[in-house]
Amino acid sequence: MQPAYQLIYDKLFEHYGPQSWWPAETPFEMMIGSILVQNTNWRNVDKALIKLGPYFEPEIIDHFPIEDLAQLIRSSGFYNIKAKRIKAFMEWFRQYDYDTKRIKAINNTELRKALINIHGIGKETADVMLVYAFEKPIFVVDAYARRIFYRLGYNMPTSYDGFRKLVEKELPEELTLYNEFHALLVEHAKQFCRSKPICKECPLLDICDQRLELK
DNA sequence: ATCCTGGTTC
DNA sequence: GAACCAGGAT
Repeated sequence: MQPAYQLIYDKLFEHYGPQSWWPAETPFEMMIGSILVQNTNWRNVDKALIKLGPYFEPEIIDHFPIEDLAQLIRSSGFYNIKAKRIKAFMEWFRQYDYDTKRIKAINNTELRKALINIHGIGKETADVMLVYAFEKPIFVVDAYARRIFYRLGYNMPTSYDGFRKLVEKELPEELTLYNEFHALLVEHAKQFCRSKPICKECPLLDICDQRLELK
């Protein structure tokens, strides 16, 4: 029998097509974006990224005054903490001469630990970086994945890693699959599975518990 | 004009 | 369990 998670993926992929994430020019931009997008939507992050544009070099960001950095990223919300988080990340990134290739050589589990160890980077942000900057196959657990799986009727673990491992257990270790899966879940949460869901014409309706509650 | 959404730290 | 914030929805 076909694993349920694979089925969800297939249906989402069929409906939305390939997402080809992350929307960033470089791994560095991707990683900064992942810190900025904590607790906000991409709109707000994009504005911040545009303001950062003229200074978007690791060396410059690393040595930028933190107050000025905070002002530039204001639109992303929580700008004071996020400025600190970016600084903490830069300190770590500097140790590798801002060279993503060098970091990529670190094995999966060690790198995940190292990222989580950076102040301001938790499991979700670490995993997003692992998938989209370092090309490691990992399932990203976020508020959208939790909401969608919950509504579908799955009894998922509350813990981050419990949730993640349960999904990973049934899926092949393919980067593209995990890259697309997270992107597809985000897209689906925005288009149909919002806080106030639009169930009519939902591509997952036939496998969703919610359909039973529709009039 | 108030309410809601969204990760991590302390 | 509170604190950190802007921007969109209601």
